Amino acid sequence: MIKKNINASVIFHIIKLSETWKRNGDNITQEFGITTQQWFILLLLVKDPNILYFKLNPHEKPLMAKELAEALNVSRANVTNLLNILIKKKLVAQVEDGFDKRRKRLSLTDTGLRMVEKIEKVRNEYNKRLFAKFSKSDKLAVIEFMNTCLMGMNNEALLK
Amino acid sequence: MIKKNINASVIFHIIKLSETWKRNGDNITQEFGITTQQWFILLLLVKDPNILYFKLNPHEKPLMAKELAEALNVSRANVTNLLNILIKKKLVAQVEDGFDKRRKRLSLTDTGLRMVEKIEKVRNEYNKRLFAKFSKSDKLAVIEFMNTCLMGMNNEALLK
DNA sequence: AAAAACAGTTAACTAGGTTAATTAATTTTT
DNA sequence: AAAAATTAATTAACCTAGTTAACTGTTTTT
Repeated sequence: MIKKNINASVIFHIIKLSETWKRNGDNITQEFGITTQQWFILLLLVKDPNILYFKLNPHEKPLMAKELAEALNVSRANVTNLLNILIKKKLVAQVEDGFDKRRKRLSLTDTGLRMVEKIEKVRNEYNKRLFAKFSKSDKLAVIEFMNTCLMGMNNEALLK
Repeated sequence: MIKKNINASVIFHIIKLSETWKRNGDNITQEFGITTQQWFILLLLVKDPNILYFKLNPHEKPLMAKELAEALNVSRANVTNLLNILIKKKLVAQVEDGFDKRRKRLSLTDTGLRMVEKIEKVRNEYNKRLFAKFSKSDKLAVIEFMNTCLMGMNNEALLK
């Protein structure tokens, strides 16, 4: 009933790869006692320059919860919950902003920093093997493809 | 602290695109009273040939819950839950297999079929606009890239 | 000084996922 | 042919991640 369609096929491939990578990511982060989503927050707090959010929104000061919500595209309430877990695990510290008492600046604890560094090694190894068969220009082409799609999607969202 | 790294960048782009597409997909399916995950099940039951699962596992007979779990890479218990929702919504029907009473074959109801057809139109329009800027060979290159990655990932999973 | 906007929290809820134990039907082994 | 193992599905108890709506305090705007 549904016909073969290259557009649909592209999307299913992208979703599949994303899910598989996340599932494998869970196996890695699990060994450190956190989830992939929690790890993403740690990466945001150390300002991993590979995260798309930072390409569009360069940041000097430590991030606030509001900005995490923006970067992850989730509600502020959800970020509060996620942060509570990370604070309880002593991976993240929250400090009141000196100039604006509404704001709380977030940073990694030493334990958090060391954890990110350890996971970083595993991640780099894993990705290296994953993309071993591709040249730099192959990868750049994929990034370019994704970027073009993402820009189109954002414009559409704005038109609503 | 974390350096720029093209591998990490590729992954973040893929995840971002996948998430954005799913979020937009939720907006569409919401209007039909279902979620994207529930819609995926409907697509599996009509055997959308673009789904990766069918490329590796061609199917003649109507699917069973066990196979849905395999295709979606989730537990059987979870599929039972998802199906219960779809059955309650009268989109899916379950029939005992005549030859093996343990098995239950799944199919769409007329309502379910009509819903898939309606969503299909919206999906095709959306994807068409999304990939408007790309040639067929651009798309094939991306599919090829993803396929190579996925094959590598599966092998790794098998080595465990 | 009052109103509006902002940052964050809490409470009550939903979707989607898990594992472990259970039931029932079919195969395999002995 | 009876016992044991496997298979398909379900149920119960639980977790993670997400939501919206109502609420506290601060800071800005008017």
